[in-house]
Amino acid sequence: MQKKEDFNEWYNGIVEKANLSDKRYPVKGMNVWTPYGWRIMRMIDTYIREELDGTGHDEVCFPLLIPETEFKKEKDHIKGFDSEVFWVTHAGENELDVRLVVRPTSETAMYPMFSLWIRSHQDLPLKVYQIVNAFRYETKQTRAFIRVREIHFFESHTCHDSEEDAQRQIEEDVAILSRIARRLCLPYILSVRTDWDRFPGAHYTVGIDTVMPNGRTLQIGSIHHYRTNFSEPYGISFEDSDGQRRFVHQTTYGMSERLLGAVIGVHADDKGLVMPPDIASFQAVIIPIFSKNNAEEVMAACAALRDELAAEGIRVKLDDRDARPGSKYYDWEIKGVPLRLELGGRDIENGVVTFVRRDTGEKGTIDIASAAQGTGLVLEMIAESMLEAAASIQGSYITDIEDMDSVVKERILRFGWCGDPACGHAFEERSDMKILGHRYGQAEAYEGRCIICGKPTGKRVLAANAM
RNA sequence: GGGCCCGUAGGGUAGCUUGGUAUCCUUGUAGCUUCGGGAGCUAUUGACUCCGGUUCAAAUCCGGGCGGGCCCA
Repeated sequence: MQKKEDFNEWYNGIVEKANLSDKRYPVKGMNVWTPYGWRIMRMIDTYIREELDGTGHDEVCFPLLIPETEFKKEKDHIKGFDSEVFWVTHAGENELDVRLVVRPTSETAMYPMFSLWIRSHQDLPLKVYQIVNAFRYETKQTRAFIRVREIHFFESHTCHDSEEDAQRQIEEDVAILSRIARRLCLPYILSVRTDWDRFPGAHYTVGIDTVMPNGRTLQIGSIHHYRTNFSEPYGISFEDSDGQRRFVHQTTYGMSERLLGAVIGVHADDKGLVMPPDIASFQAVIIPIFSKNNAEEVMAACAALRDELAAEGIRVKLDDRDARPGSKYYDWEIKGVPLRLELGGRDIENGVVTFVRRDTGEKGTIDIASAAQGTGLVLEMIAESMLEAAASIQGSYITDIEDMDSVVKERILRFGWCGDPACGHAFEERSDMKILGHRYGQAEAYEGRCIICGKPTGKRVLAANAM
């Protein structure tokens, strides 16, 4: 299983061997979350909840089904999703008068309710989110966590009394992202999408991309500013302090199980998964090493070590299966446990525990007297170097080019663009790549020429092959 | 929407052309033995996607359903 040679095969192999998901469920693109995969996803969800709750969002849960009449109120939105929604057309024996859409996302489910909930500026800002599954009828090749038809995701939806306040929300979303991504040890690129690549109905869209080892980018989330594009058709208005009725400005923010797909793609290696310590369901695994007559002694020491680490909040597993140590090493390497702790007679004599880092393979010892502290320290080092390594790989993919002859595939290209859609489309067609957009939130001084028409421009964009 | 291919234990496969006892690896279970990088031995569980047809006899041939994959629009 070689990561560099065939990303697709490698990725599928990792998902299967680490047992993150069972793809044998008989509907294309709908996979079963197995215990190990679900534990990790729940861990990610925990951080998402922590972040959103901590920034004044309230968790809600809206119905899965949306009446066709509501779904069709915002015309760009419906156009964008029309070809990929599932419909409920029958109930029992009867055909439904009003067909129901299975949510591909929840704007059209939430907004009719928002219009009831919001009356005055005192109800604003309204900040809610939910962690649910959404359904999209993907026609392309599906892939575990990366392209699925049933998507586990979070979506936050906010309403504000002004465009500026909505913009502040987007800044907050970016800050939330930076904290979540740090836990996943994921580098990412924020870019403002082109007009033709905006979310259907959005005023503008910020795409969150990360680079996969095959040089293609994977969009792991997006943040949208809707202005009043939805609040007008859905009648979400409020009475301002001056007695005027105004439409709310809205934003949304969403990320999905693709976060897990990205963690696999970015960090896993030819031996299996490599889990970032913060989301590993086990951060450390203890392997007892027996020799002739010391089984009881070694096992007792292992159990004591486990209890000590667990008491310090480290998620630890004592592998007491009746198997050879070597085969346990392989098992936990596939599972991506960040830190392996070996404890045998020799270690006990020396008052240490032997550790092996999953990310680098580096071996060492931790003083048994301060085992919890030492373990915590090594875990921190692992997280740090995982993020550093990934960021440096991502950085190495960014390539500046001046003209179309220098276009290289499987890279992130950076070049000048005058902003004219005609030039943008021309670039995409001739390079067979996608313009990600210009960097969000980084005012960069750039003076160059449009790669297509050659006009001087101060705008620089990124382009890549998307997954 | 059009075309092509595929479906055999939990996973990976052989057998299908030319109809007759279903192969091998892995996994699971039990025991003995072993334990600092996938141990060994013994015993054992487990499958032809479904429905119909042809036939003395179907995993194999034919038709249809269901499921999966690929290509084109």
